[in-house]
Amino acid sequence: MGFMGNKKVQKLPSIRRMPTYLHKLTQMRKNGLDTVSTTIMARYMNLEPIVVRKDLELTGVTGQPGVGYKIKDLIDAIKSFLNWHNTAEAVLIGAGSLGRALLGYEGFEDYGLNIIAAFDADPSKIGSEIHDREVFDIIRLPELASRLQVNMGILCVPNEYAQGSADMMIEGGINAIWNFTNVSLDVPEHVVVQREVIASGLAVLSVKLNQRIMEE
Amino acid sequence: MGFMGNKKVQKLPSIRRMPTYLHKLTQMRKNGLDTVSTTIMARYMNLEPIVVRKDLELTGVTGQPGVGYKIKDLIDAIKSFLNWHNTAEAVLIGAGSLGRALLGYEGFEDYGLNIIAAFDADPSKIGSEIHDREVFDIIRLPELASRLQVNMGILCVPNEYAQGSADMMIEGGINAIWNFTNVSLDVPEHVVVQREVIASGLAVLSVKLNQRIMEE
DNA sequence: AAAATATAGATAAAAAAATATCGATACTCT
DNA sequence: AGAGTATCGATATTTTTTTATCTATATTTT
Ligand SMILES: NC(=O)c1ccc[n+]([C@@H]2O[C@H](COP(=O)([O-])OP(=O)(O)OC[C@H]3O[C@@H](n4cnc5c(N)ncnc54)[C@H](O)[C@@H]3O)[C@@H](O)[C@H]2O)c1
Ligand SMILES: NC(=O)c1ccc[n+]([C@@H]2O[C@H](COP(=O)([O-])OP(=O)(O)OC[C@H]3O[C@@H](n4cnc5c(N)ncnc54)[C@H](O)[C@@H]3O)[C@@H](O)[C@H]2O)c1
Repeated sequence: MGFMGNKKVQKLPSIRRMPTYLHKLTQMRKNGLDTVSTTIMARYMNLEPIVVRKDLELTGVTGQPGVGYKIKDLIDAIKSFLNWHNTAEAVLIGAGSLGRALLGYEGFEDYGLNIIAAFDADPSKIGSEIHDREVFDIIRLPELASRLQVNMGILCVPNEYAQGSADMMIEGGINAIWNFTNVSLDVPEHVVVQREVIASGLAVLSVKLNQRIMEE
Repeated sequence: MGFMGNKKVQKLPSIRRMPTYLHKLTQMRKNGLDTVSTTIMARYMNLEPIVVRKDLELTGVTGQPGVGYKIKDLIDAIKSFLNWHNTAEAVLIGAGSLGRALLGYEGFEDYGLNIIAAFDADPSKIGSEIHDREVFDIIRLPELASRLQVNMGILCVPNEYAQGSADMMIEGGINAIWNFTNVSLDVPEHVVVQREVIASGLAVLSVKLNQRIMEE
């Protein structure tokens, strides 16, 4: 029964690896390569080849026994699997230090994400431009989000304003929230949320380190 | 047989949830609460209570049937499970936009992480202070890391310098690398690496959104 | 041409994670 | 005091994920 926040997504670990495959494959294509084997991909990512094969199977692409996969096919298949063939437009809320970093991240281009505007509450930021994107007054979020037909919002405000900002996004018709705050948002059924908990990685690293030390 | 990068860590999903438990519990304690049930934690995190119970079991803490857990016990147990009772010191390499954000993140205090210095190659940054931490010349990394006895490094340099910087860290005795670049690092057996792929979250969000749309 | 090697795909097995069930304990409300 | 409800812990079950094995196909080497 439970409290049914977001519906469950399967193959999470595989999905999370897709961007790295995409990145490496894009690089390889730039270097003039045409085909690639799971062995090579696996070595690059410190995985077992069988893992890579299973992941790629998910995208529906098929390789050639004895040879490998066509890099171009893979890139297309992964993008289509992730729905990244059409660029998604997003707005960013909270142009603070994290928000600023995300606005300046060129990596997003490869991932079909285009941040078209930022919103903030700080008068000294409103009206300015950060990495070529205008910073609007947060009050205008519902109006502009709705007018621009954006459906993704990137949330980088201080924790105490997270829920309020999320509500405004939803009011403006946004239905996908990429949440970098420490708050578990309360949203209606039709809105999907992905929360990024940076400390999770630190937790994993700590445990790995401790384990390494223990066994020596 | 494979290429044995880092040894496998078990209960990854549980470990990743720990920091969020910790954060919420710390908040609750500040609000004067003494006990908590898995039902409450689960509702906060959009999980099933049974998931929370299993996660907490991992820390060795035991609750009281009919009542719940002592918040203080839980906090201690989680910190000890993650090895976060003793603050870990770390250096940050690459004081660019992401590095700057991480240097300014107060959340790390709660997670037992203390970034004691930054390193960069840009002469205009070297010698300056960012959020009270001095920025040193990258050339001094091996020497200083070794002298300061740091064993964690946070890597935020541009991709093309990632491997080189990692090598310098290792030369300075660092054996845990938190890697925010897009590069899969090549490191000796005794070094553990945790790579943070920000686009992974975006991939998950995209798939969630697509799934939600499909089923309507 | 034959042998050795590398590869994907299909299927099977093993391991891990998530979920369910149930009994015992404590609290709440009448 | 008793009924109803919430809770944890132990155990069992189900589902999902990871890993292995085996076969057919292509490439490379001899
Ligand atoms: N800095 C990091 O490295 C980091 C890492 C992980 C998570 N986070 C999380 O990201 C969030 C932001 O962190 P930060 O370090 O960038 O903080 P910050 O203080 O640098 O930036 C917050 C920004 O939000 C703006 N803001 C405040 N109230 C607002 C409102 N009501 N509407 C719109 N904008 C508003 C502020 O003016 C500021 O520009 C926090 O929840 C933090 O926990 C930060
Ligand atoms: N900006 C983001 O939001 C973001 C998100 C995810 C990942 N990343 C990754 O983080 C890394 C850094 O990104 P960024 O946006 O902060 O870039 P940036 O260009 O803002 O910062 C890079 C910093 O590294 C310094 N540097 C360059 N060469 C160096 C060297 N050899 N030794 C030490 N320092 C050196 C530069 O002077 C600069 O200060 C990249 O790999 C990027 O892909 C960034």
